[in-house]
Amino acid sequence: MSIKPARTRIAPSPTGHMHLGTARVALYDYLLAKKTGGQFILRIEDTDLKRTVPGAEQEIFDGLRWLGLQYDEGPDVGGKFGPYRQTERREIYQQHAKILINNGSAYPCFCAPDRLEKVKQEQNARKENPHYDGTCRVLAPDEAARRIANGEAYTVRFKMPHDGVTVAHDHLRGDITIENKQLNDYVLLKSDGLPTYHLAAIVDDHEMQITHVLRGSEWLGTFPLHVNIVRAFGWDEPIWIHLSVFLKPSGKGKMSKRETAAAMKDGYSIFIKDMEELGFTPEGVLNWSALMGWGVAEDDVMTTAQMLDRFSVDGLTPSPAAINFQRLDHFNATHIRLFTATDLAARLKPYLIREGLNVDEDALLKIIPLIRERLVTLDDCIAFGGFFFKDEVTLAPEDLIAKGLDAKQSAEIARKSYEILSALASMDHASAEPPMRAYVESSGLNINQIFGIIRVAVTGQKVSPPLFESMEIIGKEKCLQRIKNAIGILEKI
RNA sequence: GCCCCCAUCGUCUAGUGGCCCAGGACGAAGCCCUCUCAAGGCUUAAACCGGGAUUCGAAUUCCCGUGGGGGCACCA
Repeated sequence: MSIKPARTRIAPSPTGHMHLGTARVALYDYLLAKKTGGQFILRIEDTDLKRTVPGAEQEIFDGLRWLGLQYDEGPDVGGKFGPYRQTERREIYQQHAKILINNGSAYPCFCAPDRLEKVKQEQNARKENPHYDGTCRVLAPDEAARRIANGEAYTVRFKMPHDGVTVAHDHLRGDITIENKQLNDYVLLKSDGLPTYHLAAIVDDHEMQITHVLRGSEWLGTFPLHVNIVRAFGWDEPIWIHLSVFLKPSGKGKMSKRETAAAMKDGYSIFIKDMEELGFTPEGVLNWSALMGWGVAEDDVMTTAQMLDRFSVDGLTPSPAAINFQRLDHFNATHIRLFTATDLAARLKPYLIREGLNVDEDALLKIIPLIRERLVTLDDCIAFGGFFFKDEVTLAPEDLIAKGLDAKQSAEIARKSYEILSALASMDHASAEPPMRAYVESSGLNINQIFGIIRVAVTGQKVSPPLFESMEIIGKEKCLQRIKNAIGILEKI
């Protein structure tokens, strides 16, 4: 079976932060293109000047690169189908609007916005569905031409058939049939000369030879319109694939500002730019979002290469998916365990530096095996390994007192441990652990009581990587110094 | 209000008429391992929205409800 190379595109608007939904569609686009030996394209849909926000475009570039979804063509990489920013393609859309006017599929409309608003209100009052009333649809072509020549402001509207139905075919959902009278004479070209999405996307997808259009299900409503526009041009349709939207964790409705803020409070985000800062990996984020809307039978932990191997648009699902951040944790943690030690060390380093720690590369490499399976996010390395890079640890005195014992008894344990450990030639764990275990045996105390005191003394925390392996890396001198310090604290209680 | 889409464990999903008293994963519970915390191993609970129809046989096809989602801009 031969597969034709697919050309896919992600076409975000630079109107806000790049979010998870965009990342997921981009992933599927990327997988489909790469799997078939085709191209993945980035196109910026910036035709709404009022909503464009500075920096949003750069955030998209950065987000896609961070995810590893490098596009073959785009505003900042070029390509032979450019420009890839819609505001730079204004003339192309105007020419195409003209084609539609000339072949009777569209018409200039001179209606002023305030009149349109009034019409809409009247229709609402009569409980009719809001729609353009068709005033300019019946204008004689020569009169329209005259008014344009006179410099009157106008838009171009699509001449939607009044009768019959439109059948549009979605690859996942099959035929979608809608009565044409439900559709409006939508504006294709705005009075500022820029196109609306409806014209711009259709023209660009054709001009850029896009074979598969993957987009959100919010486009399903105007899908038949888009199909009609393609047909009015006499073009072949791409394969249409409408993915469903993400729902908020409760499953009730899509992510709102409130939900987004709530997620942030829990250390999660739906904005790609936040992911790195929160300690998530591209691998984890990709794997997680891939599986919301794509079913794989088993073994769902996948690298991008493995996803590439298994991906098929036929495996995509049309039903809405609730965001589940616990799964993000799972995939992120799992991928962290898959990284090589040197790779992981390199990824951890920035977080340690961000914390103001002096990172010793050799030590970092040595602690990787100790902390790796404890990390859910990359920045967890601070909690599990920050003490390796500090000269002194600060600790809560009460943590030094073992359960069931008092300060005096705890101090005694610390002194005895100091004695045992200071007698050692080296602090390697193979040498340190047996005598300490022997001490536990002879003391009649609980192992947790004794090791717990030393753990807090040496690491400054009640939870840490394995004690003796940690002490080996910290080194004898520093360990003894910290225990001595702990004894001092205990004696003062 | 009108239109469109969707519907399997709490969540993401497998399942394309018999292999399903429905499989996997996250999460939950229990046990094992264990110096804390993890990781790992084993085990358990947990679903085909309801009703009709087609069929020898339906989670799987069709219809009707119900529920959920999306849309109805000179926004995308």
